[in-house]
Amino acid sequence: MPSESCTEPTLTVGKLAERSGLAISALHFYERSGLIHSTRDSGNRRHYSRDVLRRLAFIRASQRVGIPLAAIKTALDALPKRRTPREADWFMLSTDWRTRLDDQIEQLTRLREDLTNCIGCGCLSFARCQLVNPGDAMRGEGAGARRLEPGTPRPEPFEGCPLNS
Amino acid sequence: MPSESCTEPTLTVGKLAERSGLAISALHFYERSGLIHSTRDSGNRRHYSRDVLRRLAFIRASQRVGIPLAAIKTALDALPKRRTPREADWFMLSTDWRTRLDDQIEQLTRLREDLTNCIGCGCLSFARCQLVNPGDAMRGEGAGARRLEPGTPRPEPFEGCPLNS
DNA sequence: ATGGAGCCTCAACATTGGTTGAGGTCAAAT
DNA sequence: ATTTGACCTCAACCAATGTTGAGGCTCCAT
Repeated sequence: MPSESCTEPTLTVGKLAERSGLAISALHFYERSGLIHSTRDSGNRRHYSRDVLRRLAFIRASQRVGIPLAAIKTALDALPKRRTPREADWFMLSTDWRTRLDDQIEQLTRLREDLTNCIGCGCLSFARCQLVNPGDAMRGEGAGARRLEPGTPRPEPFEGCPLNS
Repeated sequence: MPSESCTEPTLTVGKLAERSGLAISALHFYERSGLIHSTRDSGNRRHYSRDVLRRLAFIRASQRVGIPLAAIKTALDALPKRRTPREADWFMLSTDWRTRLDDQIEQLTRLREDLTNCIGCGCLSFARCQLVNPGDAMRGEGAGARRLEPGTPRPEPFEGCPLNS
């Protein structure tokens, strides 16, 4: 610890790595990326306050949900800067994230159904398949899957299926 | 089409891009990576047989489930080479994938619970939280998330919880 | 026979999320 | 006093998944 009097105890980068399970290089990287912050002691060593552990937990959790670091940073930037974030602050973030999770679970569930109906049944067609078509939040109107001809009547079930032609 | 007599009609790369919704550059890339194959005509142009559409569908679907191309290639390599894959062939692959999907959905669901219990309750600790601990099958050993060390003793429950210290 | 569309190759670049290594500093322990 | 371990910076690199651009064919229609 830095030799100061009545301060919150801090963690060196090595300790933080140990406690968080992250590599030191990752911590450096997060700091470079503005996801966490440190103070330096007289010897230029980093010191982290304990709430960084919670930030890291949040970062890891978010990554597991597939959120890119840039978005995580944006979320973290919304935390109060002048005081240590409280339970309520984290709660707000996590609520937001849970919404994402809900969406993602729903997507995957639909995907699973489609997989059963679509690949499973042997009719994996670009024309009808959710699996294969950018469901919703995918690429803009432009590049999506095309239907066969503009004005072609909707393919009958199984019409146009590679299996059946 | 290449001026051959009684052959299956083929798709040029442009057509395939149009039908699949993928960029030509991506198709080239997939071919370089061994995920799809083409024949060349007298002018060195690529021609794809129609079942490539299905391969692409499978590739896209798999990617949406988060499977890396290398793994997709491995799966596709298991398809019979001497004949056009049949429904049963695709069925086997899709069954495998559905298992992955099941796992993934379960993970996310657990994650959501944890998010409620763990971040939400204000006790986001490295020691106990599924969210924060590398549950199981995360990214390959390579550049991804690191787990502590093989054999590092787990931190004590509640010890080190930012809230409690 | 000429223009343009469509295609070819190959190399370089982009992005995300980090890791690795070289070369140097600092403080505590022997 | 020296050694050791932890730490510092900076630049280079890695892997996955493509995209972009330069430079050059080839085929079809006019």
